[in-house]
Amino acid sequence: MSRRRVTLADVAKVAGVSPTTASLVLSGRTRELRISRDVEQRVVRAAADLQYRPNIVSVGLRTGTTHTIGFVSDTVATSRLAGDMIKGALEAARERGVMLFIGETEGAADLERGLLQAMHDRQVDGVILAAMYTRTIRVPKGLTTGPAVLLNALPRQPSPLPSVLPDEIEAGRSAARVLLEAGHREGIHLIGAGPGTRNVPAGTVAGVERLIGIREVLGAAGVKVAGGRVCPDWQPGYGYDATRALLEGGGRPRALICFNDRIAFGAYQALDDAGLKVPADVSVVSFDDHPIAAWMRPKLTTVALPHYELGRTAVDVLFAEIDRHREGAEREGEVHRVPMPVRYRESVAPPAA
Amino acid sequence: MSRRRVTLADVAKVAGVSPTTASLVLSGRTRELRISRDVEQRVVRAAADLQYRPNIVSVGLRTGTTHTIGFVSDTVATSRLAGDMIKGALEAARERGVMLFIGETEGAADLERGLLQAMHDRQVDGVILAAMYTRTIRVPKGLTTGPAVLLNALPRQPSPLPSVLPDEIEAGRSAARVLLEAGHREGIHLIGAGPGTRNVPAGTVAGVERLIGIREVLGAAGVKVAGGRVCPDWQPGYGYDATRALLEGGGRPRALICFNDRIAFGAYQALDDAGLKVPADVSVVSFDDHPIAAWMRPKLTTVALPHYELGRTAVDVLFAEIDRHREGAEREGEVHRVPMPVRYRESVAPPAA
DNA sequence: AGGGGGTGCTAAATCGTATTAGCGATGCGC
DNA sequence: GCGCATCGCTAATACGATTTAGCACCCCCT
Repeated sequence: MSRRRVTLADVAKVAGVSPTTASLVLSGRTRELRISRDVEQRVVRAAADLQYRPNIVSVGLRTGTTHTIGFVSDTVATSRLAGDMIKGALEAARERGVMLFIGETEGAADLERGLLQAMHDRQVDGVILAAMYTRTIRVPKGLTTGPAVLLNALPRQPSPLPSVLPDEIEAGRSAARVLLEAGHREGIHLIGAGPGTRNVPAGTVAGVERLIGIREVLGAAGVKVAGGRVCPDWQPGYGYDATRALLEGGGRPRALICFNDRIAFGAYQALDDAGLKVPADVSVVSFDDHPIAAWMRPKLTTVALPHYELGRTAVDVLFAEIDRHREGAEREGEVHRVPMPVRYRESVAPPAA
Repeated sequence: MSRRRVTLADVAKVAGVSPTTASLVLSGRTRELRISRDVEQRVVRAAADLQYRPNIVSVGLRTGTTHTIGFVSDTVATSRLAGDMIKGALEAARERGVMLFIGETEGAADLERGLLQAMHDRQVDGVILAAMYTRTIRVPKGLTTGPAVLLNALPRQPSPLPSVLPDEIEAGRSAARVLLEAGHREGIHLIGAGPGTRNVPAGTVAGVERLIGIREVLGAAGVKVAGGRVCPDWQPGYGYDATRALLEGGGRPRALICFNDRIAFGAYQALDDAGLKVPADVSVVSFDDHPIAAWMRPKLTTVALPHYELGRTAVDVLFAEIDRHREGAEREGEVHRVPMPVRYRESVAPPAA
């Protein structure tokens, strides 16, 4: 059934030249190595006629480069966000004619080791090690041997690996500015983390960075944070509980900064229970731009995690690393911050007079 | 920096044997080919000491099998569902020591062709061609050459390829049974498709199959469908509109079968606007088990798309295909149906007296 | 006519493994 | 003491490309 693949030797035979010549022509080294116009055309013609495609496995064995990179993440399934990140990486990879191996570690160190091994065995040109929620990670040994990039993660110990992260501090600033620009100066409550930069759920880096940005802008404007509540996990249920507790505690919030959209989803429910309208009574701004943000009523104004761009950027940075590696240059371990854009929707309004 | 990979030749040298012998021992053909116990142990020892791992690229070139399969889908990013499907495939692949290439076509035929080519160039052992929403597809030429499986998709023309699909008809039956068992016999409305099996959005197979199952069970119980409304796209906004139209049209529904959870999300909003309580006034049952189903209040009872299992099953079926292919056996093109389990939650109650 | 130099192509080695065919040594029978 | 079978291992080749080194030819000059 499967007729044999056409090889370089076939092309050479049809063109009436040696495999060497065929290889030279097809890898575009014809000028450099003085191949006659006639022969060049014969080879190109034969390759086209036979629909020749180089066997990448063979090229990989000979040259060591497989036009393949590995994408290892702790989980691919958690959310659409992960998918967008992969999508960005996929498209950037495609533009460079490179394929992507995907692997999932579920946070298990042995699985991670196995996957990195398996990729190394397949001679990937480089590896992207991704976390689906921004956090610090221990860089596995062996990753520093070849080109690699950390995505949505920071090395726990100093490392020569570059990393790509969302610009969470600037995102915090953006969220604060959204409220300031709407005229809010009091009754601004934080749901999910805060009020102090130590009041964050364990292990989150987004939490503290967003807080830093928020406090910086609010502080500079002379505005005080009215209160903050930590949620142990950033899920709707906790957002509901925290908001309800705030309202029952006699808090009279005019604006909520929720630390992500799922928390905001819960907050909406609690505000609704209390008969408060968004945004007339309470403005809400949030982070992530989860798909649900556009479904909520009123639609949620939120600072988007640029997952797609993160994926793309990781591939770009990885290729820079690969070049650098080839040239034997020093590695610098710089961190790349990807901007988080504000999605202006319907949940923010000026405070009622 | 990167010290050279340790090769079979290195192992052979350390063990003091020829590469041939080392290869024989390490591929477990030692009994069959009369290698002495002593030599066997020396080789195994050397391999362990040197941490030898076979170079899969080389093996691929020599034997033609790369322990790699391709997963090509129309989109990876749309939803968590896609992620779960990939996760299932990933885990099943890992259990077999196989890596996964991921590719995304965005529905473009030329991208699809390019991706399949790129995978073929890398000598994948087989390909899974997946659609993120169940539908019929044109099977690309060249896919029938090697082992391949259709996932969440049916071939538009007859094809020897096997396919893996959720059991949507049985899911329809399940949804109907959930309402019957709660005691509903009238005022059952369909949102998203129906009432007739021709009233479905274009191109959907899930729509007609769910309808068939629903009508079969309801019909067998002597229960009439009170009404149905097609949504052009199964998004919250349309679900809201359809439900609102139903209520304003004087419909007095006792139960809603929504054709997916996003429609149900919109329906909740419309019911809420009308002052109707779920499930006291109106029961709601739906399909998909989107993450949002567990966040809604009351939590949504829904028939789950088994994305994870679909992914796993696809890999299993693909490996069966690969074996069959190796043995040169006939292909049958059978379709595998994966059960859709009901997630019982809080949105269904007996009808008010 | 013979040497030098440029031109246009090819032979052969290589990457790391799998596999076929076969080689040398030993033991046995007669 | 010779032939033959068996045992235990290895040489050589193949997979499909890339790349280094070099060969054959022609032209020109003296």
